[in-house]
Amino acid sequence: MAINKKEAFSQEEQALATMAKALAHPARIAILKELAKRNECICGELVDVLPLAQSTVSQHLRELKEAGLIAGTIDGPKSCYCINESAFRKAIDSFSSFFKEIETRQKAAGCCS
Amino acid sequence: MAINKKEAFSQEEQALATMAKALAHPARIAILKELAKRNECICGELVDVLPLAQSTVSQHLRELKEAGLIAGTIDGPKSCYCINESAFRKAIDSFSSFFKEIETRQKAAGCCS
DNA sequence: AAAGTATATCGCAAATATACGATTTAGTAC
DNA sequence: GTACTAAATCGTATATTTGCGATATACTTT
Repeated sequence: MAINKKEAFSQEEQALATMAKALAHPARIAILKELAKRNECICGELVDVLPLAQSTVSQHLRELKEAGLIAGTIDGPKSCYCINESAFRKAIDSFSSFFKEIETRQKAAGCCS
Repeated sequence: MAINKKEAFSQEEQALATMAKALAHPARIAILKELAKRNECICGELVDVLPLAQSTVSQHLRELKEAGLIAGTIDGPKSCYCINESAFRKAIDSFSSFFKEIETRQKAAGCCS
């Protein structure tokens, strides 16, 4: 049991769920905010700001990177991370159209809310 | 180790992460869409639509309910679920302001994207 | 080359999520 | 009452996430 059934859903649903998952931890929300604030950032400064160990921050960064929301380049002995604007915008669009779909269809009266 | 450090982040960040988590599975996305479409729904019909066992669907419904995104009332031997409009709208607002915060601060040129 | 610095990866432990079948609960119909 | 139906919960297996320390990698400085 517990085989992943995610493939059984539509590409759109999977993509949205993946983006949501990337945002599903406060540390990653905080990282994105911090990256946006500085618009140029290294992991070390994030470690100072976040209440997590260096290795844990690095892991969260990797997850954001795998989701495509941030881009990282090696910059000497440091790394430079920033928000991947185009991917982020796409994610926002996905969320927006999902929210819109829910809201417009929801116009008729509900049964129990 | 692996103690939950989520409390170490701001309420806002935690709340957004919680909502994101609720949306972090395609089954739950699909459930929300289906509920919005019908605007009145019982678990059984969802089981027919989704490629999951009844108990699994019930579990996903509970997660959505715990996140506050849907409301459920007992309706005879069946249950009636629908989207919790006000909570959903709040969630949308949280996402929107987060996205806006990222985008506006991101205005300056990036370093590596 | 050697030492230092910054980040990534490894290895592990614990927590949480995912999924199902089996069972329980709760109401309806007979 | 008993039988039926629908949904929730329980128990369990497996997968994934979270977190840390330790180690490895990679570049810089001396």
